[in-house]
Amino acid sequence: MTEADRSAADMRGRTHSGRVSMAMVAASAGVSGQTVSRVVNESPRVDPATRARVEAAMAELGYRPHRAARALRTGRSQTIGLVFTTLATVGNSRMLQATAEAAAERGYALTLVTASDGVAESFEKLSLQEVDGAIVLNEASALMADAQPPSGLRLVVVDAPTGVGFASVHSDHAGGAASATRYLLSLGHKTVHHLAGPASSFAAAERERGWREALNAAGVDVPAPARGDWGAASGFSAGRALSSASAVFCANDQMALGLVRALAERGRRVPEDVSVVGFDDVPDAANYRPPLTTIHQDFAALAHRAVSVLVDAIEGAASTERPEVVPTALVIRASATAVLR
Amino acid sequence: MTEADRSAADMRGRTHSGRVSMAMVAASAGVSGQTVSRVVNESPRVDPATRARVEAAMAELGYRPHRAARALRTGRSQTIGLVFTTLATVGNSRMLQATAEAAAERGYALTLVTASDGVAESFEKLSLQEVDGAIVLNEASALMADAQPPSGLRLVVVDAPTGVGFASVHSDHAGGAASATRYLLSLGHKTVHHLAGPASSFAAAERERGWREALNAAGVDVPAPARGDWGAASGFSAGRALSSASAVFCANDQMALGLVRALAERGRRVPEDVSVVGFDDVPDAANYRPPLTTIHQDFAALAHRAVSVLVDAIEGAASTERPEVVPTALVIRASATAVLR
DNA sequence: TAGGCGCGTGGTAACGTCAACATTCCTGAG
DNA sequence: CTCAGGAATGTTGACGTTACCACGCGCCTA
Repeated sequence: MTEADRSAADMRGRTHSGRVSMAMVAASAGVSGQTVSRVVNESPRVDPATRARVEAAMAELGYRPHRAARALRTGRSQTIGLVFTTLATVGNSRMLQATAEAAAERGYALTLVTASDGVAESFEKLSLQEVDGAIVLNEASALMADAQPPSGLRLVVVDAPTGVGFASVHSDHAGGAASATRYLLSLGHKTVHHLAGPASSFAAAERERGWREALNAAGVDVPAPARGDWGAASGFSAGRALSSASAVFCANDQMALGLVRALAERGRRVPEDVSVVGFDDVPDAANYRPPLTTIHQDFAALAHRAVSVLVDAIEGAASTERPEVVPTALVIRASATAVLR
Repeated sequence: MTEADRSAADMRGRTHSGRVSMAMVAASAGVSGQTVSRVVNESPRVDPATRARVEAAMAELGYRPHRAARALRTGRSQTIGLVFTTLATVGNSRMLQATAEAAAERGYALTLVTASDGVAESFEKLSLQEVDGAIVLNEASALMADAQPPSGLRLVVVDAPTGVGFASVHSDHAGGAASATRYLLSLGHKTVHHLAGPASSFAAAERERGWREALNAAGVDVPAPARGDWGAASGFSAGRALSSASAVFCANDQMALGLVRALAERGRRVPEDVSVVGFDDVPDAANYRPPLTTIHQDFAALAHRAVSVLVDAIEGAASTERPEVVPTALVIRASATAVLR
């Protein structure tokens, strides 16, 4: 023990790189490097006393496992990638933050890959990054449809149709949309117009489907939907087409924001003249004018599942998360009201 | 050549790991591994013909350098970290996206570190991640003030005071605030109230300073500022204190959003009764009601500088970016107007 | 009491790369 | 014609880790 201590001290604790290696810990604790490795990796095959001694040495020396060395040896980088096209949509931002936290919980680093340059480029970046797997956010998922991901790269796509060759996870867009539509109908509106998201988006398609089905179920007319690009400006543009509606379900909050402004400019008040419901429940929605009734998405749960599914796949465990669709909820504020008769 | 080709083919192109290594490329091109390394690293000491042959072999085999192996050997991970507390403030989201793009341009991967658990925790995560350096976003920067970063970890802090031991980069908060204030004064308002950001934030302090100095320069009264936390809800709460103001400069757009709603609830119209100017120019601001006059921040430029400064430091180059403060600009929309006399 | 088995542990090699040094070949000056 | 010197390329080993196998010990079973 004393001898081991001395020999560790002789090494001055550091190599030229200033790094504490496993070998130093081993020398200090008087065991082999292999045993240190077992302690670090929580192998059960270590005597408790030995384990304690090694842990003490690690603490004293300030040992940190070297990710790169481990990655080289094991072929696993303990890193997952997050692919997205933009953070301009608030939903994506929230999803990103939630994903960062969920990944950290599972002991994985999260690296960012922007998909602005198309799929091929993204896959290129992903393989360069040597991630163990990746989570692809909704907007980018449309791009993924055709391109075959490099074999061996685990993918979980958020807000993509299930069962298309990669794992997917999504919010209950259709259910949320249906409940928004039913809510509006229950307020006495004869029908509900829809400001949809971009045609390429699965989430947008699902929300549109939920709206359509709710309308059909109620036996009311299905007006042609307007279409935007998720941005507030596109919601504003849709104001013209929607100015005579009495109820509008918007595919996201930001478009609702623009729509409400457009309506106001035309002298149509919300909710007195037009009822509006959004989707996402972004943090600002409660402070829109009027406070926006909307569908809440649980991004934390969504991110958690995406990471779970991905990490389970990476680590070879059977995915325990079952139906991979996370519930949404109507939150009633002040932008929709009963029609006056 | 033919022989080299055959021997490469004999290896079936892959090891058990399915990875193409330098050695395979070397065998295929009939050169040593070292020469391949030189080609990959763009060393000038390679015969053009040889270089071409190696490049052809790399392309044919689909060679990708192994980041982990390189990191192990060189001690550099070619990765930078991004530390942030939250993405709920839209400014942070935009900064993050811009940073991801800037880092990619420089050939660095960007990994996310949330700082929700305090500084020590963040530094811990950073060293575990083995990043070559890190960019710290404003909210987190206050936390950094006291804690000493681990030696050898390069840091660039965004929106922190300059010259405090680490590099920093920031927008011209004070200048932007002053120009917002002067604009409001020029509209005929007797004075300008201020809805400030959290006291712990450098950006908030700078904006407050700019506002104060502009008021002093004009020789008008400096009312006590209200204070929020960047969120729209806190802007709404500030409505009570600010309801009798004729002009308000808000430290960010989201608080302005909440404030406008609070004002509306009190029967004070914007801009007819109260003029409001924000800060950040978030994408939604043009669709607030009324469209918000605000100070535009150039997040792309800010991110670009932060990455430049950091990467230059990592690579040992003298930082060429000089004053590290990026200009802001007043964008006039409809939330502020001349006072009626 | 001999054989076997599981436990805790150690030794060795290899993951893919690059720095340092070594080697070969060619050019041109003396 | 010889030899210094530089350019192009090759050889060796190490970065820190873990997989695989081997070893010795105590205990159980036949």
